[in-house]
Amino acid sequence: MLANMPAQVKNDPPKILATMATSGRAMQTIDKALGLLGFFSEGRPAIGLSEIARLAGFNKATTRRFLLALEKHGFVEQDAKSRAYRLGPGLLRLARVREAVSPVQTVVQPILEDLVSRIGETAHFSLYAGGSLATIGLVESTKSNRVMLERGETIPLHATASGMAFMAFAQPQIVDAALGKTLTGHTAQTTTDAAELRKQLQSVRKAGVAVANGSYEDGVCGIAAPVLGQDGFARGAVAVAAPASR
Amino acid sequence: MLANMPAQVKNDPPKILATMATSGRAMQTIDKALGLLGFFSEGRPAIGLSEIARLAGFNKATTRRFLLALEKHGFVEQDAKSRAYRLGPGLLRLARVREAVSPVQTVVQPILEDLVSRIGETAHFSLYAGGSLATIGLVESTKSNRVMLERGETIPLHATASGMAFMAFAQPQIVDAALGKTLTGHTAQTTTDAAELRKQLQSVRKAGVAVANGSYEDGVCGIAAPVLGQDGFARGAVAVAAPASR
DNA sequence: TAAGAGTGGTTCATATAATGAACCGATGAG
DNA sequence: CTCATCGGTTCATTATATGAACCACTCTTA
Repeated sequence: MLANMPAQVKNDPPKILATMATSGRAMQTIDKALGLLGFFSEGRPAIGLSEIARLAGFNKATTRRFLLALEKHGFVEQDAKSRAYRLGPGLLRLARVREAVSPVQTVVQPILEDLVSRIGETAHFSLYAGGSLATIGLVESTKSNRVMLERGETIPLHATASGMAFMAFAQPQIVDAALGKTLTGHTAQTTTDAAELRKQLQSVRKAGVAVANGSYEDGVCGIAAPVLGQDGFARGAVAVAAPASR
Repeated sequence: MLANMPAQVKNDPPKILATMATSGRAMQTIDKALGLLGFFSEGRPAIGLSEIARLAGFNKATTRRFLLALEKHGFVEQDAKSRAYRLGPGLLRLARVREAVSPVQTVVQPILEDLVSRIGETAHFSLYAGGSLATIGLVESTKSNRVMLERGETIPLHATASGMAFMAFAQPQIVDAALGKTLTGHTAQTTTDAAELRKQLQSVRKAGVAVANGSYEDGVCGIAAPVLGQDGFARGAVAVAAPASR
C-alpha cells in the first residue's frame, strides 16, 4: 500500500521526513509477541496461558511459544505454582540502562511532586511509546476526593487531555496513525470524529495546553501540556487531573 | 535432544519440575530480536544500524526490521539526527508495572544503602533474567578507592561471587544451562572447569555465601549471598565488592 | 577536486520459519 | 461420575523471514 510504489519519490516538497517506508508490515511475529506485554497492567499483573491467548486472539500453542521466547529474555516469568505469567525482571535492567542514559523519570518525579504540592491534584507524566501514551510518572493528590490512576497504564490519544496536548505538537505521521484507526468512545463526551479532533488540535496549538472534561472517564477533568523533544516535536505530556466538581 | 524422547517421563523421582520440553528451539525470530536489546548498556547507550548488525551477526536488512518492530512498541527509539538506536520509553512503562506488582527495586535500594553505610563498600543486587544476572540495584561506596560497576550491566554466573551464590541455590536446570555452555575466562583466576565449579558450589551451599577474588576483574574481591524466592530457589543475589587490598 | 570507505536504508527472489487443530493429562465443579 | 476448564505438546501445512545487491549520502583522504 505504501511500500510498492514504483518510483515517484522525488516530490516530497519539504525534507521533513526521511524514510517511513516498510512500516505497516514489519516483522509481524515480533510484533505479536511484544504485543502480549501490553496486556499486563497494574490491574492485571498476571495472566494465564489460555486467557492471554484469548485476549490476543492467538492460538494457544503460538501464544505459549511467544511467552517462552519472552521468558528466555526475562521479559515475562511464570509463577511456579499458579502457572500464570507476569512481567519479568529483565525489564528492570533495561529500564535502568535507559534511565542511566536519559534520566526522564528521575527528573520528572520531583517536578510532579512540586506540581501536586502546589495544585493539590493528581499529576502524571506520560511518554509516547508503541502507539499510545504510557504513564511513567505519577504523583497522587493527598485529598480524599482525588483522581486515581493506574501506574504504568497506557492512555488513548484522542480521549484525554494528555493525548490531545501531545498530538497537537507531535509529528504529523503519528497523529495520522492515531486518528486513522477506529476511535473508541470511552464516555458520552468522547469525540470520536477525526476531523473534529483535528480542529480541536488547532485550538490546543494556539492555547498551548489541552483541557478534557469527562472525555475519558466521567467526572474527571484534565489539563495537560506537551513535553517537547529537541526537535520541537512532542515526546509526551504532563497532566493534572481533578474531579470535575472543582 | 530433549524434546523428542518417546515416553520415559515417569522416572523423575521428586515432583520438582514439570515441563521444560520445547526449550532449545523456541521462536528464533523473537529470540534474535530481543537479543538486540542486550547490546545496549550504560557504556554503549546508542548503536548505529551497521554496528548493531555486526555485533549480532545479522544481516543489515534483518536487523533493521527487528529494530523497526522493537521501535513500534517503544523498546528502542531512533535518534532523529544521529540515526542511532537507543532503548525506548516503552521499557519504563513495563518496568513500572512490574515494580508496582512486585516492588523489588523499591525494597532493595534502602537495604543496599544500609549495607553501604555499614560496610563502606560498593553493594549491588542482581536478579536472574535471560540467562545471566542483571544488576538492578547499585549503591556505590563513598571511599575514593572503590569498586565501580556499570548500572544495569549483566554479569556472568560462573565468574562472580553473585553468580556463584545464585547458582548454589538455583534450580538445577538453570545451573546445567549455565555450566553447559563454554565458560569464558575473564581473568587468570577465573575457574572455567564445570566440574570444579560444581564442587565450589557445594562449599557455597554449606557456607551460605560465596566469595570471589579477582575471578571477574583483577583486584576486585566480592562476597555475595543468594536471594531466595518463595519456592526456596534463588532469584538473584546481593553482593558487596571491594578492592582486594582490604 | 575525485576516489574510497563508511554510513542508513531498501528491494525481491529464495529458503526458512511460524502456525493451529487435535491431542494429552490434570484439576476443579456439579 | 461427567463436563469444562486449565497448561502444555505435536506435526503436517502454510505463511513468514532472510540477505545479496542495490541506492543515496556523508565523511576522509589524497
